Amino acid sequence: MPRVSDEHLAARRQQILDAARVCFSRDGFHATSMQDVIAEAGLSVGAVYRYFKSKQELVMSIAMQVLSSADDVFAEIMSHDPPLPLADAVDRALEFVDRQTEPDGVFRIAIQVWSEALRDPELAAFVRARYTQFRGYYAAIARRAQEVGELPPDADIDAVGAALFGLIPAYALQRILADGPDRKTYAAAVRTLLMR
Amino acid sequence: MPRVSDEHLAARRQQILDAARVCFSRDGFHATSMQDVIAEAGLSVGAVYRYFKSKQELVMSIAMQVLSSADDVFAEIMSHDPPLPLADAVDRALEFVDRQTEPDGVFRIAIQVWSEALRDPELAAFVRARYTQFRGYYAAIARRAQEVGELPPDADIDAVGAALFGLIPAYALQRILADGPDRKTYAAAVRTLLMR
DNA sequence: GTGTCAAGAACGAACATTCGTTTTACACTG
DNA sequence: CAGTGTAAAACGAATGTTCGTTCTTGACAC
Repeated sequence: MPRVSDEHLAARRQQILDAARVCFSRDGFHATSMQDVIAEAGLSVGAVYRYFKSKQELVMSIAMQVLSSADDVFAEIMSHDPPLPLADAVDRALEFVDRQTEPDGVFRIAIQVWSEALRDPELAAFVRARYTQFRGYYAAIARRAQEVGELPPDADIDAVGAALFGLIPAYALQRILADGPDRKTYAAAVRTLLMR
Repeated sequence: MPRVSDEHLAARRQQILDAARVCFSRDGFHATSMQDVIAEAGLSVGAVYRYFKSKQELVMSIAMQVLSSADDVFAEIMSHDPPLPLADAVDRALEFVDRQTEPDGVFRIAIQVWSEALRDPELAAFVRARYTQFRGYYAAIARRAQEVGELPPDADIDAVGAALFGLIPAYALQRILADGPDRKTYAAAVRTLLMR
């Protein structure tokens, strides 16, 4: 189909991305061949290579989609005024994690992205930027918690933000790899630790 | 060289494992070819395949070494009587993490193991067992903290253990992928959160 | 000689990617 | 509104490389 609408092109591109996501989530970046993606998309080799010039570009695109998928959640958490108590702010993120640790969720791909970022500087830069941003959200929450007296005046806000943020991927990791406690139990534990 | 001592055989095996570790840490499991390992070990194809019947077996062996490397640290933490305060127990583990997030440390490989475990049931079972055990250590620490009144009597000990344990890989992840705070800062933040 | 160990050539499968060809949608012509 | 040209889009066989693994061969200790 030549001379085709922009919508058509965008749809095709998304069709390939969707297929890649299915394959990557199921088999991982490395065990997925381009043939697998091509078959899943129901297209031809040439078609896929028209939209993505290499497998690496496909991986990068999926990684960016995956790492960006948490933006809305963090934005929602940040939007509260007065700010959410710390434990609640963590709990909101845990809800997201709970949804996304399912077989089709983003975390199975996110773990692979971490692994890939060890070798791919472009990906590493992206991961670094994103996670720094997320941590910043939690630092902002911590700052507001400090303002309402939930944290002591001399607390290192950025560090507290880092620790709070860390609880999120930590929960995901345990859910996926180590039969961790369910969300409510984990959230209750966080509450216990924060109780003062 | 036929008829060789057991020490020789064990040394050869370790020689291969050391080479594999260097390669895996530098290039990752998938970007490392058997040829790379063979060259790094300074051996021949036949020699390596005498000691490991497949690449997967090599990966599995390295993964087991890496996931077991934290045992001593946890044992040390557990050995204190009276038990360490919670924040100190976390800080001990952070020291280990600090050492092991260096380029030659175990965490660069551990992240890959997580990724690989998503696809390899044998590896997944091993990871699950190990991390469940580590979590158990922290639950034990939490229990003793409860006994001395550092935690409320109705706290869910296993869950608190999970949350505390989670802080460890969370710190590692941030150090490696996201310019996280240094150990002292992070530990201070944990202390702030636990302060009561 | 016999058994053990190492060497490295050789093998087949699978891989990402290229490229020449075919198909298709649309613009333009009369 | 037919007919036609054309360039974009899709196709898929073919390419060359690299991979993990096997196999044959030889060396040396006993």
